[in-house]
Amino acid sequence: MASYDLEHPAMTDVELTDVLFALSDPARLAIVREVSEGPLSMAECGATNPALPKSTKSHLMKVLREAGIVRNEPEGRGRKLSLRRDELDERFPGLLDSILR
Amino acid sequence: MASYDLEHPAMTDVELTDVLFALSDPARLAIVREVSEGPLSMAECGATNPALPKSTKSHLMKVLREAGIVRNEPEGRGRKLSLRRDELDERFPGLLDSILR
DNA sequence: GATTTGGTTCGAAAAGTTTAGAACCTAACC
DNA sequence: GGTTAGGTTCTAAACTTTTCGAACCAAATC
Repeated sequence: MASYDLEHPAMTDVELTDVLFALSDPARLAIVREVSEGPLSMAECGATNPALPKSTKSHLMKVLREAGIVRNEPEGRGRKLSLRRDELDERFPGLLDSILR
Repeated sequence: MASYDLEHPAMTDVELTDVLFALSDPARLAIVREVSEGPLSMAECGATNPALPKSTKSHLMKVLREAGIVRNEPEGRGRKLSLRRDELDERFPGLLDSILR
């Protein structure tokens, strides 16, 4: 897969508890920290854990995407990941800052 | 039970992901919101959900306690619950504020 | 147009969490 | 000292989440 669009929730539908849950896993939190430095492809991200099967990584991403935290869009042969930072900051002021600090 | 001491983790041992996990459940988050208004007994707290069996409530509390979020100490016949607010604020500045807001 | 690369989805097994009844414990009150 | 009120712990069943191989898909490259 590469070019179809995946579902992203509207930020107004994102619940605080879903965000907290998504970030409560160390592997997912690590991914978010990486992505917070700037957009990345799947391949670049998680280089910290190279042995991770791609289906597992894809699933971690899905949880983050469904919680409204990351955007995942087609780019060339692959996919670009980015943090939905501004939207999140507006919906949950200060939350991401205090978590990523 | 009423008077023996339960284990509370040292705040330096509390991991961010544990805190996030504990708060990612709506019932637990509701309890924390209540307790954030001031100390409470088990009986007073969760009055919003009176049908909740006491073993279930006790378990929710245990998760919050083990995550370093609430203190649970004997008081008279019952137990007093309180938020470990200052310690949490020091360890994770701004986190509780942004979640409880 | 065949192959390679980068990635998703499906399905099933393993692991972890939640829920609640029953047994139990202790302080307070009579 | 018996009873009651307030809570914890144990245990087992139900449910959710995690993990990962296999199958699949599409864009890019040859």
